[in-house]
Amino acid sequence: MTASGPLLLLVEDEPQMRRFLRVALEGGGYRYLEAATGQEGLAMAAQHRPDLILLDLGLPDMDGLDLMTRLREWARTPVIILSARGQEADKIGALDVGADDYLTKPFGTGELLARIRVALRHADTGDVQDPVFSLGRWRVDLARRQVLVEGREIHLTPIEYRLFTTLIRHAGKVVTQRQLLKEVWGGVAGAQPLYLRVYMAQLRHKLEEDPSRPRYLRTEPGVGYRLRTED
Amino acid sequence: MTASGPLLLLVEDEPQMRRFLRVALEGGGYRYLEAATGQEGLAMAAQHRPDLILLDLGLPDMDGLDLMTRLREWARTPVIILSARGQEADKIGALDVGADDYLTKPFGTGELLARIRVALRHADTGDVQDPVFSLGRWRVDLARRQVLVEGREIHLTPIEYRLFTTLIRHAGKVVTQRQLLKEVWGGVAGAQPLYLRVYMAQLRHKLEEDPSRPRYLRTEPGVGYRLRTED
DNA sequence: GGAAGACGTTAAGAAAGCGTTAGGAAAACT
DNA sequence: AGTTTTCCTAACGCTTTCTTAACGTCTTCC
Repeated sequence: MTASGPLLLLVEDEPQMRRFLRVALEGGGYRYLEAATGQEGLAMAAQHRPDLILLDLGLPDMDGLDLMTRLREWARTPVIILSARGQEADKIGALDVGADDYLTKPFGTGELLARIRVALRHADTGDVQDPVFSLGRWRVDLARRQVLVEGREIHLTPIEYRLFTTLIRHAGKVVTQRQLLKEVWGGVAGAQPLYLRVYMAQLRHKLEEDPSRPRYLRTEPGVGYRLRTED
Repeated sequence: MTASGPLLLLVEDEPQMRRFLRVALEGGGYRYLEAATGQEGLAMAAQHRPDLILLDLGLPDMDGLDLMTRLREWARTPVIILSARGQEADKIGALDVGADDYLTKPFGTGELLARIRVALRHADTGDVQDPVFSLGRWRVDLARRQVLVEGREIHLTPIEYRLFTTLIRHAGKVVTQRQLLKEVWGGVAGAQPLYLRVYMAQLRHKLEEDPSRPRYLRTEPGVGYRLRTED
């Protein structure tokens, strides 16, 4: 399971503001890089190609608008300006040299994150690939609830699908019978280990190349089952 | 590309604010349309396809966020929210349902124009989103609310259409019964899975070549339905 | 090497879910 | 107000899915 989130670049010199932003960005689940000067910011933008840049206008070494201009010579990375100055002329200037948004301090983390989402949404190229779990001949698109074996779509019943995805969630690890019964049948009293045998057999028939000698859907005798991920 | 500039749609009920905006937009050299209510705004958006929408949240006839949501079902026209409410929660809500910017009154004409420029910049650098969904023999013009099957126009009732476009919006993915009921019937208490069966049958009769063996409008037993996009 | 426990396999009946039809109620339109 | 369209609802039969039982196979341990 791949697909790490967007990468943000934070260009900000004041330590206090940096701390605030760190908390905000981490709260939003973003990865981020930090630069304390304009020079450094430009260099990091070039090197790491972040998905979005948060730029403080009050940098010590260069004017924020200059930085914007230089950046726009080669990149269209969305930029959100953070500034203590709320004068209309400042905003207009920044937006017109290519900034995508302008936030005046102080601002809330919620609004910041919402505006980051907007900017990233714009940058979206359109078709977003769903996270896909793949293993051997299998491709499982959890968002689509779709299982492909060598490109062919395989239909799984609700219980089969829940059982399979439960194993996927714990891929590589042994899942005990008790746990599987609980997660798939949802704590219903009547759930018996026999069910697991029946449905594991069905899964193997639908998914394994040689169901009688399963390669991935392995039994751990006396304990439970596990989805083998290595070879 | 014609000689005239971008067309803006202004959805605003207060006469005073309208006068202010007229002056601002004319100063910026824009053509614009005006609507005083949400209904009117949606209709004009569909008919005239403006390049950008300025939307006041405090409309008399419908909630501004509802309007956003309805609009985003078929169009990605940039929307700038104008609001007297500056609460962070309001901003976050509006931005997350698809607004592109949020301006709190009072604001200056200069900043408004600058933010309009930013929004329009996004629209033309980015991909022009095709408001037509096509699949197999089907062509669905989401803006015109028109469904063609092999070029023939097929009439769908409101519920049929909402059900169909909901599936289109999640094309390829399984949409659970619960979710469909919520999105189509709008969280009304009485909505039952039976409704889905009835309307899916009607959709299949109107759209599928062989309604008894549907190719695209697929059932996922025990889960929901999905619009199959591949083969 | 045999017995016991654990697991795999198959099939069939039961249950749940789904498709279909139609008629009356409600809403929209004229 | 009358007409037409749309929506809701119930009933019935069909299909899919789940459950359950019986039996075969494998492993382990004495």
